[in-house]
Amino acid sequence: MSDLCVGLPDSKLPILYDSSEHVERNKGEILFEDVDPATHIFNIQEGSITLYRMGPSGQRQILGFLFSGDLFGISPGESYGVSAEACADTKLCRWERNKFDDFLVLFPAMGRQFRLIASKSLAQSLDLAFALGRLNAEQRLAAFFIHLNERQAEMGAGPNQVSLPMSRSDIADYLGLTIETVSRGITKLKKKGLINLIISDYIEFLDKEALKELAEGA
Amino acid sequence: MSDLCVGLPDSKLPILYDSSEHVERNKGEILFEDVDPATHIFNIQEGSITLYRMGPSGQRQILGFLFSGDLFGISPGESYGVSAEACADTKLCRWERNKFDDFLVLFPAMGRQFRLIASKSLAQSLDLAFALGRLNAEQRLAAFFIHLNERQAEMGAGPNQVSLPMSRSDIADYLGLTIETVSRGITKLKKKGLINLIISDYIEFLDKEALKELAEGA
DNA sequence: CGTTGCCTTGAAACATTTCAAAAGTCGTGG
DNA sequence: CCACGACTTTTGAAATGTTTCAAGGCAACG
Repeated sequence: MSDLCVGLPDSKLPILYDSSEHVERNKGEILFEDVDPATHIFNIQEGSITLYRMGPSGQRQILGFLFSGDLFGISPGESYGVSAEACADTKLCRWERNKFDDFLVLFPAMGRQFRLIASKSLAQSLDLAFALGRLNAEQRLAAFFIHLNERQAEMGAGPNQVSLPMSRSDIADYLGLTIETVSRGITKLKKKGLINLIISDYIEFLDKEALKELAEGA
Repeated sequence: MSDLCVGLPDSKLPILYDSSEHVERNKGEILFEDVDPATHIFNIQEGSITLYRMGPSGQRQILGFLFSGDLFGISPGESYGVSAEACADTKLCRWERNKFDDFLVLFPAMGRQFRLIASKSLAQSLDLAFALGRLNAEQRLAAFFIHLNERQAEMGAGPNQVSLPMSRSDIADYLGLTIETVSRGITKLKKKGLINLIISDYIEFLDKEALKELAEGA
């Protein structure tokens, strides 16, 4: 159940587990919408989720791609404030907010762990804001690939590759671009010899250092 | 001491207070840099702070303007990850991370309150990401004015005005624009009859509803 | 009253978007 | 196994919004 239970005595795990509900969503199905009352905290067991917000003219901004182990549904208000959709067939578990809150009070180690996770979410969204505000298309793509690569490496993937399970349209909506600009950006990175596009959803890094520099905004 | 102590029994306040240190910074002085070890949690008593990140080519992205009562310094890693600078003469207090963590465990009400504050920070940075990713210059300005207006209204300001204590350069670096584009955007909003620029750092809303719609991305 | 710093305005350059079409991928059925 | 159609990705050319570079206006200050 993610990193949430690090440091939690094993004897308490069943309590946490018993109070959770299991939920499943197929690819493309919606888990909740931004205006829905924020009743639960979710944890991904398998699959992936996109968090996004829609503008009134149909602009979609994806605010995060989440994977196994990620926790979400954290909100300060009545509603979630973001929508969540399954980006692949996904298994989750969820807790009622109140119950979850009780756990955090009951098990201080879990409270600490929760703060760590929440601050990671914050750090990630600051990374995104920096990318959207101050990086050009090519740099945003580099940052995205490096970010995904690190996330996938944690899950056992190789150090010089990245797979893109999401569509160009999803990537575009995450990076604040259009699919055409994403496509052109990938082509540019290829022509510069930084990456190799094996197939449209699998990239090999040819010069990871240069990619990292680009990603920082060089 | 901000909203952090809501629900905390008065008898505990001195403990919290005693363990804090007071810090002052004059306008323009740096409080910490992104690479500094994240040793403290800060709370603003008076004044304002900008959180920002610098790119290697000198690009500055401001990630937040913070005011009295705001809490910051939350980070998942060893370092702060963002830099903090006084945007006006500012008085703060700070706690050592470890001690602060102890309080959160000791006083569950404070833990809850902290989670609320942390999730507000997250929500704000998601708002910023949406603005940077999917709004044009005019819309970003509208969103910024509405946001500041709400923040200032909480502190007792009128409902149809906003003061801009920060420079055009700060606004530009927050909205991912240049000062020229900010200036032109303000002019456009003026010409459309949505705002009135009384002086360069004080704006009156002439059509707040239209402004809000723009801010949402209409 | 001139200097300094910040804000505004103008014109050309640039990056990204928009619109349009071609190329590639995938599953289905002949 | 190839052919077909639907869908996604890539490429091209024109349009658009923002940036860059340059100059002018304005207020504060000595």
